[in-house]
Amino acid sequence: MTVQSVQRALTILTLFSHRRPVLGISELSRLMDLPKGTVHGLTRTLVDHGFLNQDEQTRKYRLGLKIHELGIVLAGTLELNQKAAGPCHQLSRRTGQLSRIGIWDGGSVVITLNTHPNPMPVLPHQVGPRIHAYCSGIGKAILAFLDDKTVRQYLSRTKMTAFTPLTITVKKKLIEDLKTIRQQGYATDREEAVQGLGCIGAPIFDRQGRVAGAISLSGPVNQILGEQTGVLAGEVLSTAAEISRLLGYFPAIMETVEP
Amino acid sequence: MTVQSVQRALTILTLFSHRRPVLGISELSRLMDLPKGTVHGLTRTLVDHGFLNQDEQTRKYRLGLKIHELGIVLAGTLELNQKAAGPCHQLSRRTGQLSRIGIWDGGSVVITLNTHPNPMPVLPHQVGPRIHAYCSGIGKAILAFLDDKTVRQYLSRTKMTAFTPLTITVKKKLIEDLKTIRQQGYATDREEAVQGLGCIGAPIFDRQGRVAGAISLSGPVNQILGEQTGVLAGEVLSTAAEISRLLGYFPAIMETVEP
DNA sequence: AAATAATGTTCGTCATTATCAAACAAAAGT
DNA sequence: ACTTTTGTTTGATAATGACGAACATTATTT
Repeated sequence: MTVQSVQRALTILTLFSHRRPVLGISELSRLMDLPKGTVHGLTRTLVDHGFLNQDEQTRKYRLGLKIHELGIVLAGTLELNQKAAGPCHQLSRRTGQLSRIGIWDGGSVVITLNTHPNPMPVLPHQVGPRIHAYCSGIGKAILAFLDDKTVRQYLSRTKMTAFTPLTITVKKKLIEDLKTIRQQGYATDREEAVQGLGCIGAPIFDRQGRVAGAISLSGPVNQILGEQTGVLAGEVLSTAAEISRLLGYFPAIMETVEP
Repeated sequence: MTVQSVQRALTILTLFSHRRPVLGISELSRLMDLPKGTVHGLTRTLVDHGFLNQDEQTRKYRLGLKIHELGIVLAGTLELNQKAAGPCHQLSRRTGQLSRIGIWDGGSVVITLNTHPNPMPVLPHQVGPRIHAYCSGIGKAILAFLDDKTVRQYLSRTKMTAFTPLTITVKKKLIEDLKTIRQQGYATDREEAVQGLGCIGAPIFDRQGRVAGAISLSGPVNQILGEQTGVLAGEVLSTAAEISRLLGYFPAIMETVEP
């Protein structure tokens, strides 16, 4: 049903990470518990297609540029990303804070856009490209507006570990939080993932009225979740609404036509 | 030697493009001239690992977010990209033009960074993420400083087709151009790839003194290749030098120690 | 300098494994 | 209502990819 060698090849790719950018055959063969010969055949094929690069000197492997190409294709393809880019930039420029777009993908959130007002050379991916839903503004904004079935699945499958003293680790607490988020329309994250980091997140809806993702504004807690919260939340919400509109979502029409 | 099923799976991935973001089983099976059942097994495996996403409604496939993740890992990994980000941003802000970073990869150039001064939401990838070396400022800047063997290989394997009336299509002409580039230290591209587009490119060297890639500044021809060319070229060259220095390249040391 | 260890790579055999073609259900188009 | 096209399943066949040992190189240690 599922092809073994392909499975193994893809696993090899996923073994490369920010922390382990370069790997050798022996290391891979150890990690995957497979004979070196087998791994060699797979890496060879991956190299042939540009998914891996082999250093001519060290003979070790790192991710190939083909992946970069595909990543570009994907990013340009993702409708949300395309439509959100402009508003997201404007939001971060108006507020002077980091604004991000995240997409729900099978139990966690993938950050697909990252804009900072003062051209910061290398954005510190503080929480990495894939982040937990239960402890982020983006994640909670999505969870709150996701269908019940998916949320229940998520809750049953997810282990909520604490990253800071303020991380929510009790499911009941989280469910309450989601209710509040639904009422006020936006989510807040007060140092739940990273110490000192505050965040406001709002959901983005697609043509069918389903959550497509979320947008967030984050920065130092006192700058985000203080007196200005009301203003900032308004900014985030209107930006989210604008993006939803670009995606073809018109709540007024939905409400009057649907029932 | 090279694994067939993996080869096929990777080919499937590369069939997705900006112009063809979503594909179905039948379409794939036609494109690859393989039975539908075979293709199904492969896509299934790709979906399982997040490299493809299957739309629950249409049952068709598009690239999966795993690729985005790997792309991030790769981008963060590429030393050049990391080091170049800051200087590249500054260059584009100072000059008000588009600045890009490209890396040589087996016969062509992959654009890994793209910075435009006025926060343009979606950068028009005018020449695509992978561009020809012989008709771009970045590409020629790299070629000019690449080792002879590689250049000869490139010349023999590459068909130079014209994109504009000014595209260089004769190898001898190109070789002359490369000599000029070596002398003045930077490359120019006057509407060789895109009508109306001018470009200045300068090479970037790594620790070992080899070309790691190049940086370019591009915009309307008259704004790039006119009276200001001297000033702009200076800017590009100093930026390139700065990045090379960040990569650990110190020409003074190289020259005195090497021979 | 010698010896050892660890690396990436090659090879031939065996049976596991993935391919194939045909048939299936479901949906889209006519 | 019919035809065509879609994605999916199946089961038999043999081609294919996995294996493990031996190879040549390079690092590391003695």
